[in-house]
Order: sequence, then structure tokens, then C-alpha cells
Amino acid sequence: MQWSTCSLALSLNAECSASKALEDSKLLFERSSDDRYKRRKYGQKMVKGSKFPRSYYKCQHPKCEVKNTLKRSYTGKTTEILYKGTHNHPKPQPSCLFTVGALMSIQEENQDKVSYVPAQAVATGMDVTLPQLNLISNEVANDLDLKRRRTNVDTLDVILVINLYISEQQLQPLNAETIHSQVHASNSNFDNVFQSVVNGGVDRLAEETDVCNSALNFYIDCLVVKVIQGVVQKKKTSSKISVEMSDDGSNKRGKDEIIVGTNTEDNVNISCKIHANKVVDDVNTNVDMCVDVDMTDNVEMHVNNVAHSDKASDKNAVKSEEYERELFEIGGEGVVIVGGGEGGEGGRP
DNA sequence: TTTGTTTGACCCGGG
DNA sequence: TCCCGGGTCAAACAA
Ligand SMILES: [Zn+2]
Repeated sequence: MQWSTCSLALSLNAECSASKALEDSKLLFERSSDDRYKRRKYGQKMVKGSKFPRSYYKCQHPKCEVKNTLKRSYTGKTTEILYKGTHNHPKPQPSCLFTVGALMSIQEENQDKVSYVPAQAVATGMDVTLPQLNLISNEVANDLDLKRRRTNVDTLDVILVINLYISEQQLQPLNAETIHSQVHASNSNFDNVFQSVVNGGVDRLAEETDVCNSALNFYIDCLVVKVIQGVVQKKKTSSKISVEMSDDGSNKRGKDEIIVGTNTEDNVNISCKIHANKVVDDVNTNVDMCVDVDMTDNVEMHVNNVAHSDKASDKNAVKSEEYERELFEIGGEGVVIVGGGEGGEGGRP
């Protein structure tokens, strides 16, 4: 059994409890360059010449045989990762960062500090100036991947982004001229250029579906970036649907909640809380509500003037059962490219 | 219910 | 052929 040595060796505490060892292994993988690979521990063994057990891990990816061994020095002060094999699949992408929901909550969190362009304003096609994306919390600000994304956001260049993506995901390289010509072709747009990149990658790594998934995440990120820049206009549709609502019976302004349950009519998963900004005690009185938005399934809710009551006897009484919902479909049908002479419908890969 | 860990048994090559 | 020891399996267990 030949294990190749990794350059990474960490000084870790020499304690040897099981939980400590687990913690350490997580820490070690976390600090290594490929912590996004999913691995499963399949064995642990005391080895001669060490007070500490050796742990064995296998990559979780189907058909990938990469194995890692965590080996502690005799004293237990350092631990190193040994490798066997090479991953036959791209490194998993972190999940999509720029969902509309994320943008909106970030915006909400920071509204007193930075003058962001409301995502909604962009969505409705208002003429806006570019926001500075200083909207990432400190805890993730050092994440390299995030830096990459932020760079993309600040100076989004389709060719740059695509090339970056190609190299990261080990996809079939595309000639820069090809990309360029496609980007600027009158009947082409960012969407289908990116689509062709994704297809190329999927073909090459035939059996992999997560290439597609991570591509989709990235694609959505890029589209959202475009949205921020005002290049993509989100098509907005609204309709009325009914849901089950219940009042929590509280009577504190701003804390008073109406729980909106799952809408049963059209299979949209909605879950949110409405906070009343007034205290009333008559179920027939309409009050203004602000809404905690749950972007599950890209559904956004706007609820206004819902009647409710704070009388204890009226607990759970909510008069209005209809509200308006707005659909924001990022990267799906309804994404329209409106800038730079480009046109056409977008489509999910 | 799902996902990952623990742990003793088992496998297998080398001496 | 037996024994040793690193590596792996998989049932039980845990969250
Ligand atoms: Zn792998």
C-alpha cells in the first residue's frame, strides 16, 4: 500500500480522546486545500511505533477511489494527511452565495451602514448605479473562493468568469476568441455561452451530475451578479393564492406574529412569519404587516393589510387568506437580458 | 430517516 | 504453515 505524502502537517494538541481526534481531523481537513471533498471514515487502527491511532478516510464521490490517511507522529504533536489516488471529479463548489434571498437579508442587515441598491429595485428594472459589494460578513471574508467571486462581481467580465470556471472545474478549454465572438454575436448572450461551457464539461465527464449542479450554482451567481448590475431584468409575475394563516395571539407591536403555513393549492412551499407593526384588538381591522421573506422556491411574499386581532379570545383568527406573491425566477424562464443589445430568454442548464 | 463514526473481525502479503 | 501488522469491511451505534 503506497501512500503519497501531503505537504500539510499540522501541530495539534497531543490529547488522544476519540472526540478530540475527530475534532482534530476535521480541523486538519479544513485547513487543507481540499476540504470541500466529502469523505467518510472507514477505519481506525493502532499502528506500531505510535501512541496514536491512524485513521482511514475515503472520498464519498461515486466511483472515486481517493483515500486519505491521518497519521500522527509518535509524540502526537503533528498530524499529516497521506493520499492515495487522484480525484476523478472536480472539486465540489460551495453553495450558491448570491441568491436573491441572501442578497435581501444581507441588504437588510447592512442597511444602516451601506447604501445598497435594493435587489427589488434592480429586479423591477429601475435605473440604478452599481452597488459596492461590501456585503459579505467578516467570517467569510477570508474565504478564497469568496474573494474570487467578489472579484468577479466587481469587474464582471464574461470571458474572465468563464475561463476561471473552466480552469477550476477542469472543463474543456474554450478558445478565448470563440467565447468572445459568441458573447458579442448579435443572437447570442451570456446564458448560452455559459450553457455551451457547461455542456462541454458534462460531456467530458460523462457520468457526473454534480458538475451540472455546481455549474448551475455558479451560473445563478453570475446571473444574480448581472441582476445587480442591472443587465438582467427579472420578470415579475404575481398572483393570488390562499394559504393557511394563524395568529400567535401575542399583542406586542412588531413581535406579533401571523404564521403562514404551506400553501396547498399549487405546491409551492411557503413558510414565513408576518410581523404586525400595530397592535389591534379587532379581527376586522386591517393592519400593515412586514414580512420575513422565505425564498424557498424563489417565492417572495408581499402581505399588506392583513386583518387580525389581539384579543385572547380571537387567537388564531386571521381574516385575510389571500395575499399576493411574486415570482422571481433566477436563471429560469423569465430571465430577460435587457442590456447591451443582447436579448432573448435565459434558461436553466 | 439519513448520514457519518466506532470498532472488532477479516483479509492478505511478507517473513 | 503460522504469525504479524497495515489496511478494509460492515454491523452496531450515534446524531
Ligand atoms: Zn474524490
